[in-house]
Amino acid sequence: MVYDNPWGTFLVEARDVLEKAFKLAYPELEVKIQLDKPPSREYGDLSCSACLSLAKKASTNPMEMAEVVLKHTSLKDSSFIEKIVVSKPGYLNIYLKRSLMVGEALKSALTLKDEWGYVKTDKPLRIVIEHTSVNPIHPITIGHARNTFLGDSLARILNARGHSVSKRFYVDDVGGQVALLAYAYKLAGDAILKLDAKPDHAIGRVYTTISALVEIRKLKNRAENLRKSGKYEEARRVEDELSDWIGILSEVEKKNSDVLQTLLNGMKFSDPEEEVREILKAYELGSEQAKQLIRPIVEKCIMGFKETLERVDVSFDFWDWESEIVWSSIVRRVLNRLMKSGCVKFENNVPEFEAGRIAEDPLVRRRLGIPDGFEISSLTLLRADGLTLYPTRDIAYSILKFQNADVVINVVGFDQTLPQIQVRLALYVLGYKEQAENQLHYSYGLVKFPGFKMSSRRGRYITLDHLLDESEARAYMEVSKISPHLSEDERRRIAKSVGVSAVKYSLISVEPSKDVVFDWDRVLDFKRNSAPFIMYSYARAHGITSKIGVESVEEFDPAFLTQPLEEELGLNIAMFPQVFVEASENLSPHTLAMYCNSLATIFNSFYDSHPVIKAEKNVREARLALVEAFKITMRNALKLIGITPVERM
RNA sequence: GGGUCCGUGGCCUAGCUAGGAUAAGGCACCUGCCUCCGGAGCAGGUGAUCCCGGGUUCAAAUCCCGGCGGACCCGCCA
Repeated sequence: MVYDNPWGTFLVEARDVLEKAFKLAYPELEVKIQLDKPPSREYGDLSCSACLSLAKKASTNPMEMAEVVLKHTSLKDSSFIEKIVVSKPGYLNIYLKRSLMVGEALKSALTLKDEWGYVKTDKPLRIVIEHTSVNPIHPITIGHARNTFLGDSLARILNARGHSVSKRFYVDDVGGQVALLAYAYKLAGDAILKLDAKPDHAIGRVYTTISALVEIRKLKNRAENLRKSGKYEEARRVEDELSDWIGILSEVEKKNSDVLQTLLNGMKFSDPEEEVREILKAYELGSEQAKQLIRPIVEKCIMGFKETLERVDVSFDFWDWESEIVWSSIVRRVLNRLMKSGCVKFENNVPEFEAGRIAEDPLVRRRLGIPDGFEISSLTLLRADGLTLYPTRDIAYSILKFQNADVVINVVGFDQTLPQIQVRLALYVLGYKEQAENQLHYSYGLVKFPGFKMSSRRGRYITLDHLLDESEARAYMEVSKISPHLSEDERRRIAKSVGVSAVKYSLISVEPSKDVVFDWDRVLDFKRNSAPFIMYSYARAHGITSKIGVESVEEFDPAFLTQPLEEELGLNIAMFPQVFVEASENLSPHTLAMYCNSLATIFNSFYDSHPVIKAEKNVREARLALVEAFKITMRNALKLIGITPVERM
């Protein structure tokens, strides 16, 4: 028989048996059966502590209660339960028919192959995942990379679960940052791109340069004025900031001196801040001239993104341009309807959405998943000059994302918690109540660099490309050391795969809510608990199957797998579908990363102590089946976190 | 000032949603293991007031309250 989730079947059987037994023994009690993993195998494979908490209600003691429940159990409808035993303070310990489980799991894995473990949901949904959405003014950095890998992994997981997933990238081409970049482009033209092979890297550098130039100019004036009016203390603070920016500029100058001159010359003839404002306004109003200035430079930056994303095997179904949303009438419609909702007040002649007022209703909070004490401030919807603001456009975008979706998952950093809540509240007020409930903020802690705060304006960041380069170089060294017999080409190919995987794994394997302090040594540590370690176990397994030939897996008798490590490996393979189900329900890629690591660890132990090729025929066939099932399981599990194992490394 | 999140051996991390039996891994350190399917490995060892204090409970790393420390948010920036 082929099981799509053997361990899950065992869980259901155990729960059924105990539920029925409790009902027979204590019909008056409401019992919710929870099954745990016992601390060691001597206590069986599952344990139930219900008697410990219920004994008092049944006016008995836990031991006695467990004995009574045990007497009422019947195993006739279950195939995987070996026995149930009462132990110490009152546990019911369930023992699995281990070798049956191992045999069924191996057969199922070998039969289902690429589909093994991907248990389908009975409620398929249309799910939009918006992730990455890096502003097109600088390259993708290691800070964004966590977003990219988490989002991509979520998409892979939900897709494997049977949902219809679409991945969207929000191109934030409206706003001051892009306008500032466009201003530099206006002054220096295509020269800003010729500096570097990759357009996004060149653009990032120019963005820092123009930011510094404009900032320095502004701060100089301010400091002068402060000194003139005798505010020396304040002037000194401004001057400190000024010298900070001058430092940044001199850093950039080394690589950008010709462009810097052009920009400086251009700035003499105009007021930069005024020019930037003009560009911003013109673009939002849809002026052809502004489009011709902004679109090409943003497109170039996105080309750079796509190159990086291709490198890490991440793709998108839609690239949504923010400007398209502004130029369509959605934003205006949203504004008009919000105004009529009674939740907008005017402060200094500017409309503000009083998000906090709606959130006073505890019911609304519960529906939208807003913590009770969360303080929600108002949201300014328009600037005094009538131009839209980012959150306003984001509300409109949210509506757009729901056009063909039941659920929208926004992969957005923890620092955006408040605006994400404000958007949901706006949806609610606008009458999109269900959508407001089904818009999820998938939050994750920021990636920080020890020593300084990463800042894209200040050019203080590490690009994902750079990190990948380092990782690939490291991987290349390792491959060359261990497999010098492989061709140069193949070693390059392997290094690329291993290098990218190492970076992905290190960013995915940490629970999302935790901050990550970036550490070169840790990301490039290829020992245990890393992608290279996991991939290495796969390559070893492949070494065995390729030497024997996979065809011979057809016939095997799991009864020959009698060693504890064989059983352990088999059981862990059997658990994969259940691990997948839980990871997909909890949106938890890191659980899968941890699973891959422990599966690899167990395989390595097995590998070390139980030879396959040299074993006697029956044992060899059974072990070969185990190894092949391991490979299938590992491949399928790794795929969910965006990693493809290599056969040699 | 208010709020949100995080706080687990020297360092990094899992476990917390759904409270249960000796708190699980990695790095570092120490001891063994390559005539044996690939040593990016394996076997073992040293090392923990689970931030602190209360509370709930037969039972708390896990739930509640109050502190402390760190990060972040509270913009006519995005």
